[in-house]
Amino acid sequence: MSIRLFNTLTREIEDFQPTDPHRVRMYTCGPTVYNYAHIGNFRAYVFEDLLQRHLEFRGFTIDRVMNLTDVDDKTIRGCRHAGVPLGEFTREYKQAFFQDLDALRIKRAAHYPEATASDHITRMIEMISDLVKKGHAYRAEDGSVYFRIRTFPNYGKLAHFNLDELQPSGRVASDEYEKEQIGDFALWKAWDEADGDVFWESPWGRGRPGWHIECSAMATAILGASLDIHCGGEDNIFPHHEAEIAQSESVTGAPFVRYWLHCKHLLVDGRKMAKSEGNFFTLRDLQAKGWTGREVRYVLLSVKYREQLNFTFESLEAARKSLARFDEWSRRLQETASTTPEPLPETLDPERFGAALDDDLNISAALGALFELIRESNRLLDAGQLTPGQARSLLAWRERIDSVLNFSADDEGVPAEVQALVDQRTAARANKEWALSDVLRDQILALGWQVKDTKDGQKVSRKG
RNA sequence: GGUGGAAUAGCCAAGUGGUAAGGCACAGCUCUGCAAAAGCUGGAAACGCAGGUUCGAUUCCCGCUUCCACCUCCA
Repeated sequence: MSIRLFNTLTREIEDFQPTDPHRVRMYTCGPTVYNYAHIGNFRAYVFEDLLQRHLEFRGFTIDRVMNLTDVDDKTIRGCRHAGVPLGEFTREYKQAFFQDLDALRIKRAAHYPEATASDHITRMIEMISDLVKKGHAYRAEDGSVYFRIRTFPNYGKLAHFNLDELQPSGRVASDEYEKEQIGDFALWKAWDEADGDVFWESPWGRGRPGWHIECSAMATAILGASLDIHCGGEDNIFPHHEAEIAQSESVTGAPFVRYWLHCKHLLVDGRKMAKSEGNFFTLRDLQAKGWTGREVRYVLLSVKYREQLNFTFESLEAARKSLARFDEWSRRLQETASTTPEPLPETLDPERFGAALDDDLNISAALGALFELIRESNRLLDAGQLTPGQARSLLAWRERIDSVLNFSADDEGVPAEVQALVDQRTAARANKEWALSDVLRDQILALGWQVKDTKDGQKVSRKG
C-alpha cells in the first residue's frame, strides 16, 4: 500500500512517488529568528516531523532542509531596538529554537541554512541577476529589484488565485509605487536608513535579499532544482510559495516541487491565537506552567494536519493522561516480556497504525488504533493470557511506532533523597505502621514525587 | 468583495450511502490499611439549522447560520 498525500497544487490526494525511489528531498520553511517561536509555529514543525518520521518508517531516506531566516524587517527592527549587531541578536533565538525543537522531540533536519551566510547571499544575487537578464525582474529607481509576475503565466496556480481578483488587504504598506504591477514582489530590497548597518553590496547597490528568494536559493543549492516535498503553514501558500515557484522555475527551467503540503493553523480556545487576545503562547510559556515538551508534542501531533487544531489547557491535561496510559502499558509489557518473540494474538492488529498514517497522515485514526491495541493487550494481561513472548513482540511493535510518535517517557532516575524515604516506607509498610507510611508518602510528595502502592510494591514517579 | 476549509457526545477528535473509532471527563467494578494510581466495564435514540435526491444520509446536492484561513514578506 502506498502513501497518499494531499497536494495543495492539485488539491487532490495523490500517491507519493519520490523522484528517487528511496531518497526524499524535502524542504520545510523554518522560523524567522527575531523572537521565541510560538506553539502555532511548532504545530507546523511537529507536522513536518511526523511526515519525516512516517516516511522513514516506510523505508525512505529523508534529506530535509529547514531554513533559518535571520534577516528581514523584524530581525532588523529587533536588533536595532536592542542595540546589538544583527548576528548577535538572532543568535539567541536560533539557540532557543533548537532547544525548543529538542524539547518537542522534533528530529533534526539534515541542513539548517542561514539566509545571511555569504554563500547563500551570493547565490541569491546570482539568481536575481539571472532573472533580470531573462526579463523576469527589473530594478526600480530606488535600487530594489522586483519579480515581474506577468512573465510567469502560472503565477497564482498554487493558491488558485486569479490575479485580476487580487485585492490589497491593507495589511502591507503600499509605498512601493515603483512597482510595475501591484503583485510584483521584491527580490532585493534597497537599503534605507532604518536598516542601519545591515546591508550587502550588489549589482543594484546596497541592500538585502527579499524573503522569498532566500528559500529558492537555499533549497535549490542544497537539494537541486527539483524537490519532492515542500511544506509549510497554510499562510505560506500565498504569496511565499507562489513566489518561490515563480523565481525558482524561471531560473532553473525545471519543476520546482512535486508535492506541496500545508498544515492548517491552530486556534486557542476556539479563537485565533493573538497577543492582543491574551491567548498567545510560546513553548516556554507552557513549560513555565509545568507542561513538558512531550505533552505539548502530543497535543500538537494528535490532530490531523489538514484540520484546525483547537489548543486548550484541557487538551494538555488529556495529553498528560493519555501519555500516562501509554507509559503504564509499556511498563506492564516490560515486566511480562521474555527475550524470544512470538506471534501476536489475532485480536491485536498491528497494521492499522501505519495504514492510517499512509492515508494522508491520519494521526487521529492511528492513535485510535494504538489505544485499541493497548486496551486489548491490557485485557489479555489482566487475564494472564498474554505470553511473555507475545509481550516481547508487542514491545518490538511499540518501538517501531514510537520511532514515529516519539512518546516514550524520559528515563528519570529517582534522587537518592527520595529513594531513602521510599525504602523507609517499604519497611514501615512491612510492619503495618500505616501512620508512618502516610507521613512518608507526604514527604515524598513534597519533594515532587509520588508513590503508588501496587501488588508488586511501591512505584515511584514524578508528580504529574 | 474574491477564494478556500470546517461544524460529530461535557471537552478534543476519526469515520462511513445502510443506523457512529479513539482520548479526556463521568459512572460502576476489581485491586487496596487508607488514599492515589492502574486495569476492566458502561453510555451518543440520527453527527450546526432547514430542504432535496435515495428503499435508506451524519455521509451526496441546494440554501441558511456560525467559526476559521488566505487575498503580497504571519506556521
